[in-house]
Amino acid sequence: MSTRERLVAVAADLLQRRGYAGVGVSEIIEASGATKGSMYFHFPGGKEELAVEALRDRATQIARLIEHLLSSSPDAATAVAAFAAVLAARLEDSDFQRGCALATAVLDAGTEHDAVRVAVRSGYDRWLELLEQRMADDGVVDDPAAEAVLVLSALEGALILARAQRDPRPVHTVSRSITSRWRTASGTPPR
Amino acid sequence: MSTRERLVAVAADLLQRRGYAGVGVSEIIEASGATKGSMYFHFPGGKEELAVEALRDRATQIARLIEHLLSSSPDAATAVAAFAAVLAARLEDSDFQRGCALATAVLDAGTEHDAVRVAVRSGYDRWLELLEQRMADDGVVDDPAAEAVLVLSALEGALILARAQRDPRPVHTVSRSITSRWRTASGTPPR
DNA sequence: TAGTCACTAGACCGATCGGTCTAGTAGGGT
DNA sequence: ACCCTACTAGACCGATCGGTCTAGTGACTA
Repeated sequence: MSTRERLVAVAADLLQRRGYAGVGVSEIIEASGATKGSMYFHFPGGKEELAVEALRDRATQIARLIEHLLSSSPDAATAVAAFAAVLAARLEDSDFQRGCALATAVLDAGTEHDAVRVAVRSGYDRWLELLEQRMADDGVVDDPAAEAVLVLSALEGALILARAQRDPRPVHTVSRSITSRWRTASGTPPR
Repeated sequence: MSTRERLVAVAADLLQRRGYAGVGVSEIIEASGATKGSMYFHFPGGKEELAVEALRDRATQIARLIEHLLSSSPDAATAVAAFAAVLAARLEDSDFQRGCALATAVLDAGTEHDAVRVAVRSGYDRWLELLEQRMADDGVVDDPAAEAVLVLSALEGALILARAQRDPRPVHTVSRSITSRWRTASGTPPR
């Protein structure tokens, strides 16, 4: 793993746990075993450029996970439930520290660092596109675009609730609430 | 308005816009026209104590708004739609800076400052209780507790999406998606 | 062997961080 | 007049912030 890759991976992890302002450059450097010289060589734009790269990386990882779950599930509802389960497990396994890196970053850097906001936005857009596409294909809801927004919003919000409560149940709860509507609508009997 | 009150109000506003780590104590002091001496007299616990107080204050304000909307609306669905409209308007009017103070704070301080997380949690709990109570009274959903979690999660998540996209539509979208289910259900007598 | 290029090392910088501490000041009670 | 209490003012502290800059280092090429 190259120095650049380690920097991006460590930055993504810390960003996810404590946000943009909450993580120092020197902390990222120390945790990744790099030096300032290396970092500012690979990311001349400094902390902001590194953060943008880390968020792009995380967004891609999650997009791949969504793609995998969607393609390996019989319907969108099953995939969303599986996605929720993965998110909840990751949160719980990290002692309720790892929520959504994009949400954490945009809330505390979106105002002052527009590049961060744009990176988050394009990450969300990719996820929404995947969800919308599959729901449109399944024909299980009237307005796939609106439903994709609902799914993503509810999961993001539930992750925050879960973090505040130190309890993963909100994530499962919203997943069940939303997808149960599809199962009945699609004629599939509820679990 | 006392010095203490000004400190709390300013802290709440800045916390809402840029999170815990993103706001400096000296910035709060300057914006509220106080001095360090005053601040550490009123809040011996420093930044964390002030933040907790600010979050409690914000949580109470929102709780009052929810109470008002619930009591002045014919049904829960109308109240939730009105609530979403208020949140979306506040976000847009602040150039997409004012999301939910609780969410912003817990994501970037919840890990390191447990008192902040606890304050956020109790704020959320109060809001959930109000929503759950009214939905139970209305009898429009099977599981009022789960539905309250869905409403709050979806709105919180939609606020984040809206902030990332600089577009308030996600907030209205999720509100419509969720409450439309109730409106149809509200035509039928409660079980 | 000398030169080039991609990258690393880390001392150093001014600014700002959260927090402490001493010296006040204003107002009410006696 | 005196003091006491509540509060304010702001200089000051060490630590850390993000960022810059010079001096390498090692591999590859001419």
